[in-house]
Amino acid sequence: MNKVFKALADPTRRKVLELLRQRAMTAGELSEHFEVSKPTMSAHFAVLREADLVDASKQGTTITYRLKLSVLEDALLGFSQAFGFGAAASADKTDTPGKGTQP
Amino acid sequence: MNKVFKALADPTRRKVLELLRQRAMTAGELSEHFEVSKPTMSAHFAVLREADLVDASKQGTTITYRLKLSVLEDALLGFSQAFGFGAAASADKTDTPGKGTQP
DNA sequence: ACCTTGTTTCGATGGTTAGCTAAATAACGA
DNA sequence: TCGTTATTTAGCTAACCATCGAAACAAGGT
Repeated sequence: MNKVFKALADPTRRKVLELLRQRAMTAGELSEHFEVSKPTMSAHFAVLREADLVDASKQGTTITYRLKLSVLEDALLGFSQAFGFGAAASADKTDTPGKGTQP
Repeated sequence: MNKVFKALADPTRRKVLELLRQRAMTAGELSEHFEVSKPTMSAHFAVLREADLVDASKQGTTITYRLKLSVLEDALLGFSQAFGFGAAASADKTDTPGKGTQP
């Protein structure tokens, strides 16, 4: 959970998550949205993977990244709740059927 | 708003905010909850001040820190909303009547 | 087999951050 | 004015992080 906040601390990574929120994208596709080198992007992806915020699935030569809403939800909402501002959890996890921070 | 997330990336600072949520506390009082030196705590306070997450008021020799809920709320809820999970904003900002990320 | 494209690893570099000790500042009481 | 207490500033070190260019590693298409 600390890793989630660490991951969120970087604007680039936050933007990646926002892009991923709309639809799953490949690493290369995501990279086009930023003016940093591929290796740098790769490093950002690694951080997001480490924080379990995204799910990477390789098909052929490309790797598709997918947002794991449930994890982001848990961290953000959990924290929000600790501060009183309710947080009406209602993420429609249509593509995370298993739910929950998987072990 | 980036500063808020940067500030939130550190566990010590998050804990400070949680402590401050219950009641305003002096710098020394807060320091007692952690096993780091006073100067280190002071640096953390500076980061929180920079992010506008806390309000410092000096009375005599002591400085009382107070959580600025509205700023935390804006950042967290704003971000949450961008991801769909609603976020029912309802922080009782009894001591921040002005509200909103002050200009 | 041989390119081509997408992605990651390697090694280096500059900037940022958390932590420390020791010293400075500020306000109060005697 | 002289201590005492609370907090911050100064100066430092060590660790970390973002970034890069270049090279290595797939997987497919030709």
